[in-house]
Amino acid sequence: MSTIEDVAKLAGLSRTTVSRVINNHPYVSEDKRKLVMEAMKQLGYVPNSSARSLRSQKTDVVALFVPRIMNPFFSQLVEAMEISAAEHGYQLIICQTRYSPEKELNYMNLLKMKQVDGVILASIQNDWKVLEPFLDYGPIVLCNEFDEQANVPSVMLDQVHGGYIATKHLLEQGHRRIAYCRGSTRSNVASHREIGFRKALAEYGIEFDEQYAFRDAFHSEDGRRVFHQMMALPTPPTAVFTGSDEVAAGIISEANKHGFRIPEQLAVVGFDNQEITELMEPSITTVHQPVDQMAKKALEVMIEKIHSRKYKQREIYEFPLKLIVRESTVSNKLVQL
Amino acid sequence: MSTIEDVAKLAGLSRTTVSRVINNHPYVSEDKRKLVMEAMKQLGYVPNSSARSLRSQKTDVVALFVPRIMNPFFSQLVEAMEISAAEHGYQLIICQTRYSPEKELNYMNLLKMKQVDGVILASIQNDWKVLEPFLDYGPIVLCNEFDEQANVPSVMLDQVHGGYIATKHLLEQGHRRIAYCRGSTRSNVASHREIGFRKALAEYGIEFDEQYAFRDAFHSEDGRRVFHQMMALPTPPTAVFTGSDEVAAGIISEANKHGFRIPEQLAVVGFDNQEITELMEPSITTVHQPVDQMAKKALEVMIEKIHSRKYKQREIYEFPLKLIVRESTVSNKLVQL
DNA sequence: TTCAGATATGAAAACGATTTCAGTAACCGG
DNA sequence: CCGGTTACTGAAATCGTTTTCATATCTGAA
Repeated sequence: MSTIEDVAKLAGLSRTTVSRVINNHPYVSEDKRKLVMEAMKQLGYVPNSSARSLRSQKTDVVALFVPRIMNPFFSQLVEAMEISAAEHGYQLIICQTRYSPEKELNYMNLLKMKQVDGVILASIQNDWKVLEPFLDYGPIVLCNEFDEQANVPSVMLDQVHGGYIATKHLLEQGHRRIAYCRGSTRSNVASHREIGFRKALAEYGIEFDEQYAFRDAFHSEDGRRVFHQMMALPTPPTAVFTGSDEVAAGIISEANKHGFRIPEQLAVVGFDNQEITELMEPSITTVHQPVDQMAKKALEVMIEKIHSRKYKQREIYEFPLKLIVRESTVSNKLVQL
Repeated sequence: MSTIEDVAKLAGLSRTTVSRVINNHPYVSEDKRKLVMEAMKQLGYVPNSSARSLRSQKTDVVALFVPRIMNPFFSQLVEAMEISAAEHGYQLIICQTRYSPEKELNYMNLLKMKQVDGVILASIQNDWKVLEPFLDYGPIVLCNEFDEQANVPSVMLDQVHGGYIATKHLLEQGHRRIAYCRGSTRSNVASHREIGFRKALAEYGIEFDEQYAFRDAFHSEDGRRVFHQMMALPTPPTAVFTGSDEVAAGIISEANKHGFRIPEQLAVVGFDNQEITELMEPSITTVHQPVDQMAKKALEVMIEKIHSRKYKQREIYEFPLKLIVRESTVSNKLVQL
């Protein structure tokens, strides 16, 4: 394992000059540069990254916090983020909080230890007051999250609008008894969607009915359960808004199994536009989220913060959501038209 | 940002003693230990990780190579690996090769730069001869991969058996014209499955028929295409083996759309036992892979290698696959029994 | 009583780079 | 031809730890 010293010796130059070549500093003559390059190649030299980090106080690594990776929404986020990171010469460390405030807090130490240059939170488990002190050690950027109190950049999607357009679509189809499904994390993504949901209802003069609200629906299994809960009601809903395609798929799968016709007997909208929406029978109306764009932007904002060293400033970057109409809300023939 | 020096001063001791406390070394008296702990807490001290890495020549970080994260199989692998890593006090850096040998080779430098203690390859894009030299800089462990030439540990699943049991199941259902779908990466996962597929066929005295082989099926869209290709054949197959649940889902979705009955007109087996297998109508017969176990084992083997510093030794750890029969190969009534 | 080992602590070297500072040579305008 | 940039190079300080080496005290067995 050769060091910069070895390279310097072989090239007959000083460490300083070698370092200059490595870092593309000006004021190195072309012939010396050649010498150094040659020596580096001959030794198969690569700079030791710990030494660089220690001296230059940067690691070119950022940490991405997600609750869990298996959730397709976060898979996509991680995938896009890693690609952007690689393009900018950064590495990505993955931190799964698994919805645990303790785990989150623990991972936060990566910033204090200077193991990463910054932290991107795609999930928040602690009160902002708990996280804020870490800003003394490096930048924090929120991605797909938002906190009233947080004085940091936030790259997010217009979830209020998302809830609104999905619900409005159901209303326009003539539905008046619309159930509402969400997972209830402490994230305000779901809350924002609920605001949009209520707004659409209000426009049609409909009251939010708590008996139609299910706030513990995360996975497809929950969808199956909710389906039965809904159908057991005195007056079942004729449509259901869900916070994820998986839940929507669970509802539809269970409905299929019991001979219910979708959308005739129950219209369903999902959220995320995951692959499954096109595979299910019927295909699922959903809300497309520009996850890739958001991830890319979040990383770019992070890099900007790392360089500018001004962390405690609120900035909002918002991307629009788009309704994608498929068969689960509109009967086949109409979709064809 | 306080350093170990600050802690030492505040505690009225030397850096050495503070370091001993941090690293749980023996020979520190209880009262001094208390002093140090107190000083650390008071200063909110956390050791600088670059400095530690530089001196101790270890980073407690491992890199995980996957082609892409969105693929649910790899999502699950990453998720499980991150959990195991965290349990052992390691961080995980994600490297998406996107099936590119250049990207893979580039990420390999993480080992040379000593930015990671080891590399777990869940995907191989280069010839082993190209990767082998990196063993001089740290351990490489194969996970879900295998290479004849590779003199390193390999944690894998019995793919030959997987291909065999899935195919045998179809044969037992009476099928004789069985199509074969796979994605053709240079990985030998698919090749091993094909060996199992052929073995089962051979046991029934059936020849592998190239007209029924589709080696370019990765995603659900490919499944849709393959469905039409199969059905356009002079004598279409009555069953199809696929290398992934997504492809199986694509085939089934397209079949549904065109009024084909599954499994009566075409039986379908998938691979991976992903969530979608239970959501599709009909549900999909598939092969369950113990991904979590494999990931955990791979990480443990990696840690063992890091400590033992003996990298160039071949070891095989194999986990069994299990057939899960659902509706896509057996008509509804039979499954109920 | 003695001396070998165990216990406890600190000074200084080492890890491998980047950065600061200083110095020399070449160039250029007045 | 002189003074001041600009171009180029290297010695030494520095980043924040861990590790090595040295030293001192204490313990218990011979």
